This record gives sequence, C-alpha cells and structure tokens, in this order.
Amino acid sequence: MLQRLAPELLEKKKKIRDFSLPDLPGAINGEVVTRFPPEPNGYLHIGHAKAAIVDYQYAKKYDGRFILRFDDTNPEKDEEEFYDAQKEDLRWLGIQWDEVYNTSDHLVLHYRLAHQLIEQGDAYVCRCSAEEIKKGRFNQTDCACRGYDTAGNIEMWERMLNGSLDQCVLRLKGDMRSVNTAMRDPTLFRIITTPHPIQKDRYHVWPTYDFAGAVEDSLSGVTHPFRTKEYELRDECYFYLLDKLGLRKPHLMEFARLSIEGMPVSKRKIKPLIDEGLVSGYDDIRLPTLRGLQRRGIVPEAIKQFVLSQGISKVESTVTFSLVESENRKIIDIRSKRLFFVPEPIRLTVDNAMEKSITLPFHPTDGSLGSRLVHTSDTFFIPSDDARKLHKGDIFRLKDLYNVEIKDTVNGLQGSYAGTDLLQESLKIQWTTNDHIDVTVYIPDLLYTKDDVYNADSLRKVSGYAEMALKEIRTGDIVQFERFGFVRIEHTSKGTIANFSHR
RNA sequence: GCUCCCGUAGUGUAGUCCGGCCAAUCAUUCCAGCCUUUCGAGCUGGGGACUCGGGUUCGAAUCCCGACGGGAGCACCA
Repeated sequence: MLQRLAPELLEKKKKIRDFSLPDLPGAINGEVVTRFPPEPNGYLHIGHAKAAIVDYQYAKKYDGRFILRFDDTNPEKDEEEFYDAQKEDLRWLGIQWDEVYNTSDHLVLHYRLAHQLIEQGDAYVCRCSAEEIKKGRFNQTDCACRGYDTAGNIEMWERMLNGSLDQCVLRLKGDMRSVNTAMRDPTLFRIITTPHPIQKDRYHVWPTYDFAGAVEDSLSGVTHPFRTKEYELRDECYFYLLDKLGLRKPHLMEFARLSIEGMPVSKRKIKPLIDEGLVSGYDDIRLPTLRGLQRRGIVPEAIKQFVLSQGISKVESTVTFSLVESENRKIIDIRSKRLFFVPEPIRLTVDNAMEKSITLPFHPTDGSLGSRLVHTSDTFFIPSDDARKLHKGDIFRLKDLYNVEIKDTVNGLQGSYAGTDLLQESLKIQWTTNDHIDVTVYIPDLLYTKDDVYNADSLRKVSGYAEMALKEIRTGDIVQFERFGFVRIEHTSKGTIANFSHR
C-alpha cells in the first residue's frame, strides 16, 4: 500500500550518501577536462575503476569534459581485443566519455615534437646499450652520445625513423647529476618492430610513457590529470618536457593506489593465478576485475560509492572488501527478489499436510516486485543444517506457510501439521517442494590469507534446491536467497548456478 | 644504498594548505538491545584514534625539527 502511494517514503529510509570530491585547484566551471588513460593490455579492475570514476566525476562536477585515451604505445603488450573490452567495462560502470582516441594515432605529431627537442639541443640519440645507460645513470656520468652535435642528432633521428639505424633510443637531455633519477636523461623514444594492434607495421619508433603522457595531456586540453603515486618522481620530468616544448602545463595530481585485503589488484599478480589455473579466468568471482565483480553480483553504483568513499588521498591503505559489500547491500537489498533456496536439502514428510496453493511476495516491503504461486503437498525439503537442530517434539515453521511438529528424526525426517499461529520464538525455515531446481552456489573467499599465501579454499561450492520461481529469474539478475545471502544467477547449459555476493 | 611520498579508532575516511568553533566527522566492523514470518534490512545504544619526542604559540591533529614506522621509484612498462 505504502509503496504504491508514496514509494519515495520507503526509498528515503536508505541513506545512500553522496560522497563529494574535494575542490580542484584552479578549476573553472565548464572548463575542466579530465582523462582516463588505460593501456589496452588487459581487463580493467577496481583500481582502474577508481581512476576512471574519479576522473569522470570531476568532469561532471565541473560540467567539463572527460576523455578516454588509450595509451597504446607499446606494441609488445597491447592487444586489439582490449580496446573494446575496456570500453565495455567502462560502459558497465556507467562512465560516458565525451571523446575517445588512441595515443598511437598521434605518432607523427610526436615525431615532430621530438624533432623540435633535438633541434633545440634538448634531446639526443643514444646508441649505448641498456646496460651502459643504466650504469651511466647510476654513476651519474654522461655517455659519448650526449656530446654529439645537433646536426648529427637530427640525422641519426631520421635514420632511426626510416629504419636504417637500430640499437638506439632518443633521450631527453636532462641532468645526469640530478638527485631525481627520473631526470637522468630518460628515454623518450625507442624502437619496437613488433606490429601494433591498430597501426600494424606503420611505425617502429614508439614514445615512452614519460613523453607520450605529458604531451598528450597537454595537447588534448586536459586541465587536471590524475595518476597514482608511484609516478610522483616523474613529475619533474613531465613539467620539464612540457617546458622545453613550450606546451601548456596541466594541474597534475597523484593519489594512492587502491589495495584490497586478500585480493590481488594488479595484472602482475592476477595473470599467474590464471596461468596456473588457480582461478578460472579474468572473470573469476574471487577477482577484483570488473568482470569478476560483475559476475559476483556487485553493481556499478556500489563500486562508484565505494571508490568515492575512499577519496583521493596519498595515504596508502589496504581496504576490506566488506566496504564494497556494504555499499552493494544498501543498493541491492531494496530491489532484489527473495527466493527460497535449500542448501544440502533433506526430505521432510508432513503426514497430515493438506495441499495448498499460496502466493508469496517476492519482497517483504516492495510489492511492485510481484509474487509467485507455490503448490505444496506432504513433501518438503529443508536445509540439513537446520534439520540437525530439530528434535522430536520440536515445533518449527515452514516460513510463510505453517508450523510443523517433529514426529521422527530417525527413519527420515517426519512431522505433522501444527497450525498456522505464528510462534514468535520458533525457527522459520525456508523450504522447497518436489518441484524444484537444482542449483549450485559458488561462494568466493579471499584469495590470499593474511600471510599472503594462496587460499586453497577460496571457492566453496554448495548444492541445493531452489524453488521453481528461479526459472523466471534471468541470467545476471541478483536475488536474495532467504537466510542464505545475495546471489547472482546464471542459467548455463550445464544447469543453474548462483554466485554468492555476500550476506 | 640513494631519493621521494605517507603516518587520525580493528579497517577505511573527514579535518591538516589558511592553528582556536576538534574532549576530532562519517562509514564499516564488533558488542548489546529493539523490531521483523530471513541468519537480510531497519532502529537505538556502546566500545574504539590524532605514531613518538622536542620546538613555536595564549592555544597544535593542524606550523617547524628530529626519531620511528609504512609505501614507492631508481626500465628502451605504463
């Protein structure tokens, strides 16, 4: 009744806070431009989501623009499938970009800027080996290449581009004696002959992150780029480079990387798990990948709330996943249908049971979620965990149906009808009838224990019966199995499975 | 080793830039109670923190110095 007359009254009870981001320095409403620059080399995870959501929210907050930029400057790592996969993940998160482009589309421009640096004497072609370069940085000594004249450098750069010179890189002429190792003549361009997923074999000289990131941020009009803290040492290089190129300098900002207790959040850690078969793939429900989270029944709004609640401080912290669960529960509780699922079922016979047809609502308070009709006879199934607690003479309630008095627990579980009066203190147990669906529930646990060792019991499997109404539930829908927890349903060719989200 | 960043309750987080309104916010977790035909939700109550030591000041979580602790970088990866 109430939900029909004034649904907003019920909604209001759920206080889903709206976290507000702190103000940005030098931000002008309508003129803020942010960007999310993933490398298309894997599936997105919750760490990416943090960056993407923060970037996107800031653009919205200031009525500005949000750019999606694929930083695809390493043909050895980037793969074509991930451009679309990442877009798909972002769309799922509810993120909409005003513009999308690939850094690899701008290589000609990058070459031109490199040329400019060389002409100014701010960059030089270095033919030393990686080893020698490393040694030079460590010892703070110049190599011979650093001393070549501009004309020679331009010639070598052109040979680099036309493929007649290999074993060389273009380096920034920084300060080999700087205390900041990132300033000791960082590499700006290197030769990679592996075909690029999009550009194919059009280019073989590729900019590094230091060059491409700074240049793209500036040229694309980004006013407030964010990145994670581990890049802080490179700030100096970022601004130095823009300075030398005479390009606009954005308000560069850093925040701490997100880490979650017991969950690997980097590709570096996730990949081996997949390769060793310890998880089923990038969408394994134990993983904090967006695909894993989705399959587990975590909704995008919850991820957004969670991310924003973390803020953008530089404090490194390890968050409990229960914060995500809590945000998720707040959102799905009010809109998830309730169904009966009986884990490890045991047969219960009620000797003087009458056949009944009853209508049960899908939600205790929200009638708009509808109801289902259930027929009962003298045969039920209840969870064996509950059955174990029952003794002869006990009276319990088949939830939403009637009371049953236990008559026998030895020769099968038997009981008899014991009225419909609701007994406050009696156990209310969910049940199914002979008509039921076999369901396997997968319950994820932390992949790593406190000591950082792999948790072999991280995926529990529980089989049971669900009521017939589960058939109406579509793959991808989240329901609550009463007295069990929230699950996301998947109907597969091998039967129905339910991925456990949380209580 | 060198350099940089960070240090508020069990876990996160606001406050730190511009010292007083902070006997420190909010969430989560935990505990107790209420409510409820779910072990879910809701409601009420409770516990629990400014790393330490100096300094500046009438006054410091907030500024300065030092110590300690944690993280990161030191790639032709981003």
